[in-house]
Amino acid sequence: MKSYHQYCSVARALDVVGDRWVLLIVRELLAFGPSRYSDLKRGLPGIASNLLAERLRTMEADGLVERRDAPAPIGTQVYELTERGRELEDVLRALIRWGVSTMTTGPSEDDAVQPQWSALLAGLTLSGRSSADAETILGIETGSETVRVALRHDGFEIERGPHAEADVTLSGPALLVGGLLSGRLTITEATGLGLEVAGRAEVLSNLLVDPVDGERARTGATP
Amino acid sequence: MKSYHQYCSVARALDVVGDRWVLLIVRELLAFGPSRYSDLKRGLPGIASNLLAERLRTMEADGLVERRDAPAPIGTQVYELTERGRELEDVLRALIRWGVSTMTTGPSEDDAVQPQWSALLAGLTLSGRSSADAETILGIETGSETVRVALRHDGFEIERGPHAEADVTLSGPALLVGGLLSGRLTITEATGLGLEVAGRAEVLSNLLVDPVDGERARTGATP
DNA sequence: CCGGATCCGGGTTGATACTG
DNA sequence: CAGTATCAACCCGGATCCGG
Repeated sequence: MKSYHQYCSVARALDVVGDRWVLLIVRELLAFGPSRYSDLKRGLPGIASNLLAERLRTMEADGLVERRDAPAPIGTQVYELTERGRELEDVLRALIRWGVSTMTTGPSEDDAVQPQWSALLAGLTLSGRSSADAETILGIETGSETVRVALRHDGFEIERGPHAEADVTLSGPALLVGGLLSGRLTITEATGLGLEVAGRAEVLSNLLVDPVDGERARTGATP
Repeated sequence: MKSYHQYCSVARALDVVGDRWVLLIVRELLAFGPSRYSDLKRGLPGIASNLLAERLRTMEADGLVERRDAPAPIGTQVYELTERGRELEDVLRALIRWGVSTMTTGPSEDDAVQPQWSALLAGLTLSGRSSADAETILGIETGSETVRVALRHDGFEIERGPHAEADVTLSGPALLVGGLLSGRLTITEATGLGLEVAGRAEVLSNLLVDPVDGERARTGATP
């Protein structure tokens, strides 16, 4: 895409991340960490392979990602966010917060659904709520796939599959998972609508406590 | 632009604001408030007039802007952000913070420079630092134009021209104005490099105090 | 399978010109 | 002032192909 040629921080930022797909590539790398080309493609349904290749090249030139030789079991290379790329976390958090407030309806027929997108919502908005060195493992199952999120006070980590057993697992429509994680729904509201909560539910309600004012999340007891 | 067809809050947000120019139109409306078509065009050098018209139509359909009959002196209509449009403030703040950290060099030859872009940086990152009902008027002069920003504890307002006298006025290269406002430069560093500070300089150093940790901004006394 | 490269049709963008 | 109209160039997405 062409530069806006405006000496403005917004325009400069968009010169780099305003291209189609770029912020979604950042989303995937922020969720899973270092990823292979095919992993990225899997998390970006709809992208053309030439575009993914070209975007990765541009992003590397712009200092957002680095290409590295894979650490151990894989015989290929992986893409990884640079420090500068990770600093886009705030941009993504803002976009998530804005976007989630519009998602009051379920996915349309041709919408892809992948659980890491809800997991990233959890990671970016809920991490830092556990006590200092406690860790909460949250399982998320939407659209026939599963991920687990480890929420720590200083960050989060997302993996595909239910590798480690979770403290608590959410399964059901992405609308309900997102509604609960974003605070739009209470636990009883969400379970009433069909969300399944397995495991230690009190861990979940602790997570949804808003630490800003110390108030307990609405659990449905007092609507 | 086509939808990503991903049931993800980031993708949903980008479905609406990911089109070229959209966030820059929001930037102008956030800076100046209700604006006429030609005001917008002026603040968006490089945009084709058909694109501006089409974007405004789409943004209206998406509930980001409203078209209103102008209040008093103007015989035409103005565009105004809706509540939902104003909620993009956090997205713009994040983009500004990310983008400004890369602007360590001045504008290139074909970059447009307009003072409201620095003013918005000030408005979005510095407002809320004055005491409860105090108001600080900051003048900004870059690239042969002038704006003034009124910084209040609960928001800000930007106007073109030096209508009201400012408490303190910055004039000089946009690089230095932005460097100072973003905290990358101290006052003495910026003035040493050619920035002119007119008026009550202590108002400026008060603004640059970081209220998070209560620490005083580096004024150059202790580098 | 993985990591792309190539080709192609159609849609989008942006410059210019024009109009009520 | 507030937009349309037109058109060339470019970008996007889908499909296909190809070397490890």
